[in-house]
Amino acid sequence: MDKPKLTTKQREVLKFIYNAVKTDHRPPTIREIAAYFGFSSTGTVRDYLRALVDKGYVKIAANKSRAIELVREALFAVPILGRVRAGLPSLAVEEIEGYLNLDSLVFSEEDTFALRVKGDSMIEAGIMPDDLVLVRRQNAAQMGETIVALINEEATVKHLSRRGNDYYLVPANPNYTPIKVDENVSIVGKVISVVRRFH
Amino acid sequence: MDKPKLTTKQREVLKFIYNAVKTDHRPPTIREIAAYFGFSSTGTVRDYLRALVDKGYVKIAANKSRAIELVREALFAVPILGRVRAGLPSLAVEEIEGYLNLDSLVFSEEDTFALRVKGDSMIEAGIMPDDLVLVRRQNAAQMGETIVALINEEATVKHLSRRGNDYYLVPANPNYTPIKVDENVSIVGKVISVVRRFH
DNA sequence: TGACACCCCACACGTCTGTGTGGTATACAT
DNA sequence: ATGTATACCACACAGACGTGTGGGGTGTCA
Repeated sequence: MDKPKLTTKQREVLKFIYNAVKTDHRPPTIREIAAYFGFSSTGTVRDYLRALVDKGYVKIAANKSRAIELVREALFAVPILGRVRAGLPSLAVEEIEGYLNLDSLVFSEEDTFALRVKGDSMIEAGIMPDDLVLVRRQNAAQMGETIVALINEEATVKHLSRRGNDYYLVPANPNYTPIKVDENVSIVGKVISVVRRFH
Repeated sequence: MDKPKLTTKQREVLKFIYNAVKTDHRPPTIREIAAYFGFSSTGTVRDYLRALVDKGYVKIAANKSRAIELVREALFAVPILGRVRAGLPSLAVEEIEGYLNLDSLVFSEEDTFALRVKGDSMIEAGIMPDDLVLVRRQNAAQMGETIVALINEEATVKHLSRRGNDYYLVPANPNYTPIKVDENVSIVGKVISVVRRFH
């Protein structure tokens, strides 16, 4: 999967496109490229683009404005590395396990909010005090899910569990006891993510 | 901290723009938006865009094609609730503690990547197996910080600690012992966040 | 010597594109 | 009753834009 080498000039053009996408959040037009390099003809740029397409560095959709697409992954994501190797100036592609896409998590769901965790009742589930849990608002949940429930107007994070005909809010901490779900308890939403930030 | 609310339709338009950027790697034209929604007039789309601009969700550069730019801070901020009250169909403003900006988490730093956690050596710090840690690449760290280090080409998450003149990689699990930092150990970066997703 | 990649230019065609100017209608708060 | 926001429409215009067709030159490899 080795890509053919670029000439210096071709690399400069590619670099300009890359920078344009990065700063403007949209690909440049042919004439914008020509203006930058001082080319007086759009044909010159087209020749460069053809070379870049042929060598597999960009894709171009026909008859559309700003249709240059850089062949690379996810503008909106950070790479997830399976392993890390020493002395790497940049990320090696084969080490990338996938992409972490936080935005889709939030944007697709309108009714999402974050709740700051108080107390250590879920500490064995890796949910620590002051963590933020992302909650998708819904009033039902399935067994085993981590949920946010209201107990007498107080929000709490727990596992939802069932014993016989009864439902319980189960903490992940042996110092606390499960709480039986009754009319004073209502489900606010499901925990879809835990986020902790270090400073 | 103001984030004017969008109407349902406006949100749909915003969503379409977002998806277009994500899939095509370039913003849509006005007519592409019109075609998607079945609008027969470009003026209709322009009205929507004006509303989105006024409310701070997008920016538009004048007289340029595909010049819609998504304002990420507005898109990806979810409210952080201090407490939750029962029977709320919508969120009461006075309960909002702030905004969690997932976007800044990922995009503020150039050299950031995610690493999937293997093993339970940091379990008492709330870092569980299969969690993702967001790592800012740097080759130095301060005492007490959670870091990613390379031990003989193997990446590991630990606390950095000092005892006398020696530095140690300290696990948060009594079943593991601290590792002395020597020439086989190098610091890859600092853990700036922990993210766990539920399904 | 010929083929080919590279590096440029001029100019034209037709469509794409943002913008401008007008309009209709409903809902809602002042 | 008036203004403002929302949610559409029709039509036009000028410049932006990708593309096509033609040309020039240099260097390299076989």
